[in-house]
Amino acid sequence: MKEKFYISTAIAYTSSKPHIGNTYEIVLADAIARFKRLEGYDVYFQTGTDEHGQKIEEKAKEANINPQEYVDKVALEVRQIWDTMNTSYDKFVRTTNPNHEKVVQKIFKKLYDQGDIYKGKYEGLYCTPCESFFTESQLVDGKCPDCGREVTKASEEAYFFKLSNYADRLVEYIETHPDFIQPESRKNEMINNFIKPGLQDLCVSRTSFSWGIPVEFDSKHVVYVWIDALSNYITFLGYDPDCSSDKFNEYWPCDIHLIGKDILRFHTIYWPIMLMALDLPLPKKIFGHPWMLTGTDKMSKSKGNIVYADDLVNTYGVDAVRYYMLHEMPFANDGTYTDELMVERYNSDLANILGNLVNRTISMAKKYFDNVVPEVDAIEDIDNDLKNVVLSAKDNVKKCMDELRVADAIDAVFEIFRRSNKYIDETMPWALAKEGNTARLKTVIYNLLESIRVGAVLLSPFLPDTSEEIFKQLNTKNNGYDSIDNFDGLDSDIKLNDPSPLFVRIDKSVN
RNA sequence: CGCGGGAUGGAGCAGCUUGGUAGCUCGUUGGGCUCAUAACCCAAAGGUCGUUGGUUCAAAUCCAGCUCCCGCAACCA
Repeated sequence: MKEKFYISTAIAYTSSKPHIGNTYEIVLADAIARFKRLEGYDVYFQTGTDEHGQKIEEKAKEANINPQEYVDKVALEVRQIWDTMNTSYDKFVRTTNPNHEKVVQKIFKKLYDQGDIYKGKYEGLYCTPCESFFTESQLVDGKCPDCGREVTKASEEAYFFKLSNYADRLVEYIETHPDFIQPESRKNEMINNFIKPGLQDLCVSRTSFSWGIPVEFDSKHVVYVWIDALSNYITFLGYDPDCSSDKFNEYWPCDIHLIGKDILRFHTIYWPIMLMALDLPLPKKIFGHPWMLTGTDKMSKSKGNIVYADDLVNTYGVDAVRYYMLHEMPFANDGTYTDELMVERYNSDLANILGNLVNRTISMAKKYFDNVVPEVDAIEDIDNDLKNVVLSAKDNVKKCMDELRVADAIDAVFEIFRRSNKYIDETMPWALAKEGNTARLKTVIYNLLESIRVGAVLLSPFLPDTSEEIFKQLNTKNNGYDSIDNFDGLDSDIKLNDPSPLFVRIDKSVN
């Protein structure tokens, strides 16, 4: 029986097309999910879209279509980008799904019935033209941040979630589960800033707009984002307050909620408390990843610096963009995207180190052995270091991935390719050919081909297409995780396919 | 005194928990090689590790002050 592994991304808000910062998250999740599958886990990978709320209602109005049509359009765009990025999600969920809506209503009712949710008044600063509430800290110069006009104190009837009931239990859980909030620096931020000063009750319904899930027993209210959006992680698995599905029981609790650092608070405070109130186990890990910026700025429409993943894919290809996202993002600090760096990474890592290695190796196999994988015939001491590097890569990659250090994991894979290039210089196959040392030449070429095969196996979670293309050129199907424990996974006498460049170098002057 | 993170050769980062020759990738310079996508391999130059002070035989690493940058600051997806 395979061990299960449930990973989720945050659901994307369907107010507009996601940029590369949003896209980074799904790619990161995909790399983790693919690696876990490679390791043999029964992986369930869920992503999707958050489709309710005032902003969407407004956007739809602007576009002169109804909200459902609007979110249908954006959800499709989101899904297309996810697919363009070659992400292997198992389920794409949408919060306008009728069953989700029904279960959210049940959850809301249950929490109300057991006294966790109560009816009260929401007080805040209200901008009448914008029809929205703001907090003190959101105001710009004491005025509405959207339109710059005066705001007035106002209140509306609303339902509240009594978070304070669960604060002690939450702190205890966080303290006794050091891996729960990652990176760890965020943990203190949450405890010191929010929990310790005392949790305010959370407003969980709205009456100021209608594009949301109606509160079953009080129809002028709609369920506000938290209970609606967060519960996607359980509703689509088949959670039901009355009778949950087998699938839910099998996969919950989630192993990793992958989210942006901006919504860490919702996932480390509100969500666990909701689950406690529902008497469900808490997720094992919440990882708040850093942001991908363009240049030094946060991406925003007003700055005009938004970059979309699908545009980059058109220019550089999907695996190059995946490589950039996965390799250039630090573990805890924000990363940046620039075209210059993209081209540099593409040329030096993908084209030179990896692509050229595969190309020169297979070219030699073609030239010297007519494309046939030679047999190992004459081992020398110098081969051992290559083998050690290649065989230890698996453990190194696993170690990095267990800590979610994806960039380091990729480096660990590339160690294989770097070492292999060096091995070519050390052994000088062309010299062996010239002096007629066929036995040794066979061994050297075999070692190189096998090193590349091992590298391709470990590369598959990160650059799936490239990995597949390497296997195609090697003409082997032996690509399992177990196949790289020994240095003999490539059968001799296989007829290789002709070499063809994996990544064609980009002329820097173009950019 | 709101909370937290960061400041390391030209660029981007690691090292700091458990003090002890400052490491990696890119770039630069010189050399080697010619199987390969002007790719590959080797070597060198380049850092008083933000600043001041303290602890110590010894500090990038521990402690205190200061400067600059950044995130969060509660209902904003």
